[in-house]
Amino acid sequence: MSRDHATLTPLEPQAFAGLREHVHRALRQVILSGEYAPGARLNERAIAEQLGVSTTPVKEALRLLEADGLVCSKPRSGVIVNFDMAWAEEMILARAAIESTIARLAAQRVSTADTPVLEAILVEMRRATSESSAEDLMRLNEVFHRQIRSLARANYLGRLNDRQDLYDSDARRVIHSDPAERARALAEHDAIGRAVIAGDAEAAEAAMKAHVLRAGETYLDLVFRNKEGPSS
Amino acid sequence: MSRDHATLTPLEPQAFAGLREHVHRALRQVILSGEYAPGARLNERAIAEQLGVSTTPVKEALRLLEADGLVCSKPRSGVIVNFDMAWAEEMILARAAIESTIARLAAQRVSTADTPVLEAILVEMRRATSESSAEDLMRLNEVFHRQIRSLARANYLGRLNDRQDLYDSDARRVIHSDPAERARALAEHDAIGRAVIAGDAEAAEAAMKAHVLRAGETYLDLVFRNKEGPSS
DNA sequence: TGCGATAAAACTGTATGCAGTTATTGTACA
DNA sequence: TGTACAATAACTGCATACAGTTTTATCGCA
Repeated sequence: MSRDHATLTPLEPQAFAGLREHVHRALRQVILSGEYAPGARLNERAIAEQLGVSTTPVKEALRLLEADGLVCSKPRSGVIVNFDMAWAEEMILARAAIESTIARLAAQRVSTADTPVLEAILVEMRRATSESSAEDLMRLNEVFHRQIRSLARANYLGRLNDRQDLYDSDARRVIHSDPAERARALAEHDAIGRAVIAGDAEAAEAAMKAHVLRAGETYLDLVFRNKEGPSS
Repeated sequence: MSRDHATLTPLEPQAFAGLREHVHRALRQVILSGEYAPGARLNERAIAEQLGVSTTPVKEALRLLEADGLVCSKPRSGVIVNFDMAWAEEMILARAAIESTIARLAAQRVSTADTPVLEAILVEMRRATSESSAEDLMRLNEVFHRQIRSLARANYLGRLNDRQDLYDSDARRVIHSDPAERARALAEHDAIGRAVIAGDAEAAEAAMKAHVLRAGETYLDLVFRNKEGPSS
């Protein structure tokens, strides 16, 4: 599968929650997929024109990106892209730190009533790993992590992690298509799930940290070190 | 010392880096000091008028705050304050997770050339703890943590932590005025510094995490549980 | 007196215009 | 040919104006 770069599409989704979010998501996708090289300057009016909107929502979207840390804005000069491999490495460390904290909370706060739903997700994941498509696995992955977050009652931490989501959908699809990666991820998810169910905070934190860090390495291999998986 | 609430001051600093940042900092301070209660709606035009600026920089500042997680904006209804004790508790957990990761990196990457400067800071802190003012201690605190961050070569992680700075200057001053707290902080900083110098990543991470979490409890006591320190 | 509907007021989201600053390009001089 | 300077062009930051939606207040009715 060739990872064709994302492009700025002018307002295709019918139901949008404000132009601001649309522009934000679009620019985010473009930056993370590598279309805009590190150091490239982002021209407000050009972006506004490409997307068919005014400069106002573009300004606001750029502020969001600035807060995300993906661009940095010099006072009167505009914003420049601020995303390279070193940046991605640190983002992965941050994800590991936050997500493992969430896992610890989940293990501390889990109740027996939560066990079946978590186990059901794990069963579903095991089935999908050998039988189903990458899209299904991506969805289940999302569901799993979101369930952990829910058990942890982690609102701020959850939002924080959402803002550090550096995996674009193309990369995710490629990764989830590799059988070896699927097996590794399953084993790790299983370890995390069992630790949470057992209420073992230490184990849950350690397992989640290991999982995020290893998955991050896989991502770095794919996107920055150009080592595509064997099945891609 | 009475912790008088911050108020919206219209443009006092002559040298400012854009009205946007000014408004952002002002609103941030006001929210963190508790002037605006959780759930309160923020009126763009009222803020703009109070600060003597247009609504445009206010809008952008609100987007920054939204990304900081201090407010959440409903599509056509405006933004409401989103900061209470539970939120602060999670922010402290996040700080502990990120800052301890930075400490681990610092211990891994420290070189013998870095030892004297770190030791000098610790010496300075020891002296200031018994002799000097709260302001000096606050400044040294900043220097210490920033030095650790520098050793760790943590750029993204550092920025991330800046975004989670929930201690307003009033609270900081009160905390750093309490002799017991000063002693505790000194011992912890010493443990962190020694672990980093020794290159002991595990110890540095653990020490930093313990420090941030304990200091966070002190903050929560002061701001949300209304237990002021004995010397305030 | 309580509830529902309608109308008015207010507020956000978006667009556009202008001023100040920065970056770039062209030219003159060494 | 390389460098410094100046003028032009472009871009950001800020202000203001307008349209659509939400909220609220008032009036009628049960």
